[in-house]
Amino acid sequence: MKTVLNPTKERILSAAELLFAETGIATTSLRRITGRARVNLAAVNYHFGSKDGLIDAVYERRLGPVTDEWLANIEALENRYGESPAPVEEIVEAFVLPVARLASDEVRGGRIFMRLLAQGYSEARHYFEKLFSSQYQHVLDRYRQALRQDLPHVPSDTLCWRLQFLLGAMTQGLSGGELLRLIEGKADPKDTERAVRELIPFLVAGLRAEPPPESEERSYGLSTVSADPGEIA
Amino acid sequence: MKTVLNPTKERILSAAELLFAETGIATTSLRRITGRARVNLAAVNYHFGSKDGLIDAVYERRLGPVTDEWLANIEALENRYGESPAPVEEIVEAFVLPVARLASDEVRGGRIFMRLLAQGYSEARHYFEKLFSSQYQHVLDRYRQALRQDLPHVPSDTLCWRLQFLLGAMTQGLSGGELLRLIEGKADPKDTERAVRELIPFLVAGLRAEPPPESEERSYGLSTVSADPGEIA
DNA sequence: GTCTATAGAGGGATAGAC
DNA sequence: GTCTATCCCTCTATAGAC
Repeated sequence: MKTVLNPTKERILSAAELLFAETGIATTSLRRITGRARVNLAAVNYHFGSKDGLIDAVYERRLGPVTDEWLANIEALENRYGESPAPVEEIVEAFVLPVARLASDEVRGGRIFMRLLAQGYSEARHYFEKLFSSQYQHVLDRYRQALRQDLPHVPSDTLCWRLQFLLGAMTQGLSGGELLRLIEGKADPKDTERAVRELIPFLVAGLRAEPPPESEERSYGLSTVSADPGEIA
Repeated sequence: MKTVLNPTKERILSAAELLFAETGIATTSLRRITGRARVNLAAVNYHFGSKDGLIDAVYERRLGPVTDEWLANIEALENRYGESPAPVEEIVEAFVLPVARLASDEVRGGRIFMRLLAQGYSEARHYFEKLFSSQYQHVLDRYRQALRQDLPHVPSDTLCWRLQFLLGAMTQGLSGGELLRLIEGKADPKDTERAVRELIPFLVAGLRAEPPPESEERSYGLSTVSADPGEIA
């Protein structure tokens, strides 16, 4: 267990993760983090160099293992099925489960981190751009190609859109979000096992759906691309 | 047009919206906002009372019309179909279109605001809680009940989960997100008309999907609810 | 590796002239 | 309604003792 190796570092990381998720990154000061972690203020700069260094470390600790699992899972599928297409269900599972495992593992940060993840990219943009360009994009592409093989009736760019929908639904669904509570259901947002069980058929059906007709048989009357709104609009 | 009535207020709102979406709320200072709006620093406090007041106004300006449309649309459906169930396609359209109209309307803030919205609740939690408890929850509930009628094979709590997935997919899909760019597709994230055309069948198929079996015929081995992680974990 | 003390920058808000 | 000047606060980061 890494947790044992350097208690101070881990304490800072866990406190930071929790506070970031609860109140946002920018509004969380190093003073509050070190206070909660019961560690000296200067320790952050000693161990992580700066607040930015700490932010990177918070993300790295959780997302590193996930991308590793993603890669391992897709490779296992590729090896198992060879040239023949793997079924969509299994591909979706291979993608969702690593994230779900993270979400359900309270010891490893669990849903706290998922909330941080769902919170968006604007606060940690530089980290996400680094991550995407290095590994994420490549992994996602292999999932997309695997899906294509079992979905010959779905055009390539429709599949791109659907992948984006998938990412949105998955992140929202596994973050144990505030949203669910407000839909007034008996559903327990903390039940990750249940969330996955619901999520998989929803996503599979969405991916399998008949693609929309090419023709403009039906227009929603939404401007496609309008002029630059300008400085003030 | 409200835009004409008070130029200064509108300039501040638009500048704030843009900067909030680009770099987050907390990191955007009133100095940067007023600088971009070419308005005096003190104007914010004069017109909005405080930075919090400004944040509320930014959300209110966009979300007010959306919730109004949501309500009008669901009422139109209820009146048109009476006791017999409205088809899922129309219900989903009635829900997605108001948001899509906002996203596609550059003059009204468009995708800039959608990005702000997708960014999550943590930065503007107090505003969302106010909104949810007053109108949003009630409106969402009527959509849920309409869906139930046309989806008798879907249990009530499964539907709750699916609504959450729907919200995640919609928000992500209409935010013109950075994500799509990275999936290496020819899809243009700015094409809202296209986004909606893709989104509707995806969501409808997901909502219509056969619900997962109740029994534990298949477990993902994810802990359901574990102990409180404690202060530090 | 841990702590105290502080430098140095930037933030929100306001008083008061115009 | 708009502007300048300024108060007072909190923040990150670091220097230097232990």
